[in-house]
Amino acid sequence: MSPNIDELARLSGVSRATVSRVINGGSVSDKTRRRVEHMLAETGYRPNLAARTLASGRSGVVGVVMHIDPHLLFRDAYFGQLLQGMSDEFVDLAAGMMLWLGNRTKEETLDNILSMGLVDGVIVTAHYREDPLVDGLLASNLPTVLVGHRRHDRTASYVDVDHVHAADSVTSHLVQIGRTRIGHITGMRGTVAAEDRITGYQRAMERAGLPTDGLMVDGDFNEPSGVAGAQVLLDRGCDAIFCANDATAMGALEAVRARGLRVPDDVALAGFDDLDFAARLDPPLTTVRQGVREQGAEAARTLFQLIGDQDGTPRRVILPTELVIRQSTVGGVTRP
Amino acid sequence: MSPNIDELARLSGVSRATVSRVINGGSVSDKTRRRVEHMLAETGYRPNLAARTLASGRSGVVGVVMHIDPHLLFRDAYFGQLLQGMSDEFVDLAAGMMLWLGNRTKEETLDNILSMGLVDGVIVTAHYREDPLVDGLLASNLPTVLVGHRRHDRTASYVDVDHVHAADSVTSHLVQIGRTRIGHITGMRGTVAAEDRITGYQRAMERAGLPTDGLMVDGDFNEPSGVAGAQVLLDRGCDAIFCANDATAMGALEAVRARGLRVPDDVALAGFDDLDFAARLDPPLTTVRQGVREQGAEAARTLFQLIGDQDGTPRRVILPTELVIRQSTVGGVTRP
DNA sequence: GTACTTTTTGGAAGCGCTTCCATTCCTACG
DNA sequence: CGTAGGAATGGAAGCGCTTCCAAAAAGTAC
Repeated sequence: MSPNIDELARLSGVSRATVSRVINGGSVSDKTRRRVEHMLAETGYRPNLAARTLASGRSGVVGVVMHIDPHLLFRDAYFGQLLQGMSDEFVDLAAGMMLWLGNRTKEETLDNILSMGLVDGVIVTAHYREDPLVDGLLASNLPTVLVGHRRHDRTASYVDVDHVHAADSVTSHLVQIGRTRIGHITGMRGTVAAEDRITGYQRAMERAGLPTDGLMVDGDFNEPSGVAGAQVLLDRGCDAIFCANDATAMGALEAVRARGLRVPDDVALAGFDDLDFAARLDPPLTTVRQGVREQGAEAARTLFQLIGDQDGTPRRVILPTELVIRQSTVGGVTRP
Repeated sequence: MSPNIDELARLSGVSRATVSRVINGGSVSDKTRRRVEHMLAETGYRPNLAARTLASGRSGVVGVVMHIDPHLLFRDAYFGQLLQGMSDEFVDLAAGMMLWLGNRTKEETLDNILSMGLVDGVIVTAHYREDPLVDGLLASNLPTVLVGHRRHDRTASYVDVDHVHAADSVTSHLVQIGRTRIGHITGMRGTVAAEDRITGYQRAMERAGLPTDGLMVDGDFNEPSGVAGAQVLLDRGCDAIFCANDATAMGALEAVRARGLRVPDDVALAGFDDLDFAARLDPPLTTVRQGVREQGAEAARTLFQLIGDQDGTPRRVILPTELVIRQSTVGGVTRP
């Protein structure tokens, strides 16, 4: 099918080594380079990836691992956007992307990835505090970037946001608008995001001198847990609920409505993520914007730096978040 | 790091060729096989993918191409589930999965895939009637399976459902429960699914002797288009709306509620897909179940058959759909 | 024009595996 | 017991590329 490098060398009247240098940016005289490049274009030559991987030890292919419960994985847009952010950036970086989802035990997935032995590095979602897959990847000498941040990964590279700070700022906002019984529907316990957002919530409440006893209900980042959680919190007389993410807030909104209560007059509602639908809820949802696509893109860039560096210095990136105030907390204000 | 095959041959006291036969299932005596397998386990040997790809011409890696507008891609769970179905099956088939999303022009994506030259075959979502990416893949000699079905792809392999039949059956159901002004909010025009569902709708309406003039509104498979479409159709006095998918139906439900109308008493509502949330809407949504995960898995299996076959006979698979009747059309009936 | 540097080029050795082909080893049969 | 025929094995030739090293060419300074 496609000609090989020897054929190209023959056609351009140079050696195979010179063709390789033209392709990979070695030092070649301008005249020769032009001649070879012309032939390259002429023939539509495509280097064989397997061969260059074998010879060079680098494949130009990276892995993305999202080992998440299948029922949670693409339920809201979070993981999809993360994936898109990475994919966009990898295309810019001229890298191929392999994907592993959570269809096996973490040990098997780990073994799959390592025995495939093809990828130059991986990005792995590290949402749980304990995760043998993440541990195994970090222990291998494969360049690895975490999306999410486990406090004990001292030597790991990661991209994350400051969940504590962000949760603190939403909660403080609820305090500022005069609410005093502010509940929290948590995310999936055991995940760093859930625990850190709890910490942020508690910190803000404590600073405001408000109680949190009985005002925290466990959720799982999904809509049904928002419905259930809100029912409990409404029974306990909450006048505001901070939900661990937007999907949960959507559920809570349903529950509040079902009781004939008004948002935000009777109950103020806030979420986390600022996914597309948050702005389109009725009323539009106050939430924390964490650029999910941007996190994906940043993880991709970080991975490439890691692969490029031979020293392997860990790189940590904390991306900014932004409190987005909408009518679910500040009803009177209509936007221009 | 990992030992290579020569090292293994040395350790097992056989030739490199024999080790290769043990790994790839050539004919080896039981005694030798046991000895080598023992050594394999002992050393945790992992064959180098690049080397075996180069030598054998097969990589064990397949591609998945979802070249979809980023705003539509993971907005509802459809593509995620499709991906999960494929991923699950590929893991069973011991294949790696590369993924290309729609971040470039279709021509660039096509070029990326072909110049990567790594994959043994690809699955590509073929939703649009015209698609240069699909055309290019089919024209290359890379084994290709379409998810979705374009009538003019006479020689292509694909996996799809019978959209016409399914849409006909939902519409007929709305007729049977006595509705006479049945509207349809279409999917994204230009996609096969949208056009075929329109055909099914029209066919059923015609058979029932009901008019469709002014009862069809263009949508795009997304919630907002459901809201907008329903507003138009309600103005035109519809007593039932068949929405091109569940997300659209969710939007329509919002619009109906916003007018203070009851579902299904005033307006019956039906969707298509049976995504997870359909059963959890209030009222639960009548829809067409097309096992999306199963479609993905079937596409994966079909691709493997195609790769295995040298003759390349096209394989076409039409998967069954099922009409799922819930309270959004038959309100009185409560399920046991 | 010569001697010395620097740049450019070609030759050749792998990278780690599969697979063809020839050889060796069995087994069974005449 | 000898031999044919089949199964098991080893040798060796690639697969298509990168990269080291040495040789050749082209500059540079005197």
